[in-house]
Amino acid sequence: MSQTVDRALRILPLLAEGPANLEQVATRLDVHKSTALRLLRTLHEHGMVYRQEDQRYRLGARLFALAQQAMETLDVREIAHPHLLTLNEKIGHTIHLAVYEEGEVVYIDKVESRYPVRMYSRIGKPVAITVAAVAKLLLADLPEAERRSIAERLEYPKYTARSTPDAAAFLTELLRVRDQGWATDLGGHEESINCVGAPIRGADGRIAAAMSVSAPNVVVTADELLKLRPLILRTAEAISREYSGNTVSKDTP
Amino acid sequence: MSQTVDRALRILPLLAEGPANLEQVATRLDVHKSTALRLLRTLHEHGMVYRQEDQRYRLGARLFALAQQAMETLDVREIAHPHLLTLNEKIGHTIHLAVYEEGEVVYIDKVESRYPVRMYSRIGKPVAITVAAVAKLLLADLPEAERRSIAERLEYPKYTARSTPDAAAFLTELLRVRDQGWATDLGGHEESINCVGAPIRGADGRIAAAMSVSAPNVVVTADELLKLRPLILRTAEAISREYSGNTVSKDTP
DNA sequence: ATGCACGTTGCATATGTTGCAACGCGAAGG
DNA sequence: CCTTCGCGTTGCAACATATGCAACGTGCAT
Repeated sequence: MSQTVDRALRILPLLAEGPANLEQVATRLDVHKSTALRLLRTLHEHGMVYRQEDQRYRLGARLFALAQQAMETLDVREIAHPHLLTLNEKIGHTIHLAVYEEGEVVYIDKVESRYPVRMYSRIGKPVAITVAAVAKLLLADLPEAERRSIAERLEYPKYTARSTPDAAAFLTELLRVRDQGWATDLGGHEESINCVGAPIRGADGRIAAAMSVSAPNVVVTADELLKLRPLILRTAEAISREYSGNTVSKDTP
Repeated sequence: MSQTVDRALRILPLLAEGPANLEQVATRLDVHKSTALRLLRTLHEHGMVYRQEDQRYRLGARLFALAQQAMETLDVREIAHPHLLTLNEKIGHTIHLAVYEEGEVVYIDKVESRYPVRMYSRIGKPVAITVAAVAKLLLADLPEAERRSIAERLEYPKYTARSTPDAAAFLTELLRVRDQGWATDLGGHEESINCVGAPIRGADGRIAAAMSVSAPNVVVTADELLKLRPLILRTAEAISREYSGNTVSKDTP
């Protein structure tokens, strides 16, 4: 809608790939150098981009701070967090909380496993959308048309032999997940890691977020992990209940 | 420099405080509603803002993804990470990595403690700049004028009785840190938590990042933690050596 | 010294942005 | 049921502003 802002914003993902100099930015934006310079300067003033010693630009620290602050004001996250901690104290494994937003699924909270095993995931990181248990839950709840259109424009990377292979398989899986009310990822993202996920619903019954428990084979087998399902579902329901109370606004008593 | 982009960017911190509707945004920007609408639409198209069901706007998921991606391409972080993991395997405590950037200090990496104690900090979160060991190290290396000007415009919240009280005390502390080449935070941020930090230097000898080890009193006393200083300094030096090799560009062999 | 590669600046042009006023729409209230 | 209010949305004309150009700096290499 606004050409100038549009151009400025197109710079950000471009710099996210790695530092770039003025000319590279201008070329990729398809504008004159002087135009790119002025846009970068404005972004710089707001701390969105940073100019390193070699004069190249990269994304700035303000961006991190913004993302951080935004995450902390999310209602679901605040409500869910204590529940996730309690669950983690009981079972010890890694717990994730994720939301869906216009084509993307991102982790908004994570409680680390008490076992000395590291799992690569990070708050703010886009989820492996075709395989993650939380992603299946969140997408399964969308209207049919949207589900289909998303499924079709996704890519289906073969992380492992058990990754979702294509759109058809994905849509079938989503229907199954929708019916059973919970989801799994059994080695679909990383060979040795299994997850069990459960939905968190808002006052309108729609899925507002999803949580999952992940553990590597070396700690528990998939079967053992699945035994925790009732506990996980109960936690998700507890969060749903609390969240349904005050969905719309924080300050309604 | 560019009015339109400037206005659009001013919307972001405004929304970071919490959701707002069109009129509120327009008022706070001091522009006409229609102008605010067009800016918000453009931000929306880029996923920077999200419109929730009640029509109010809040920050969007793309912001998280961007911040995340940017962080992962930081050279220091990539180089330091394995060293931090090794150190963590030896001593078990929480380890942070932080950088300074135009007035802000942010954590760019964190390795969780192996002890079952949670510490509130998060990657991307702005550091408690007046007390944190990493912040002292990073600021201590700035030219005198800049150090002074920053110190003077900072606020000095009294997190605890041992927090840095004012600009004068802070500047003195910075000089001390600069001389000794390492820093501590002994209960200055949270009563029961102590930290020891060490600088990571680039090829030019300037401090490019800082790392710290944090542990609560219940796990180790401050004295015991300080005994780890040589080990921490050695780790920081190892990272510095490796980082000095390829500061400027990733692809110089 | 000379050339090259890039960043930077001033300026005239026209393009894109702005504020206005009017419209739409749902909620609240008589 | 109609009116009023609050808020988001749209089309348009006026003008501010972003744009590309060409020329100028500056550092680096030859």
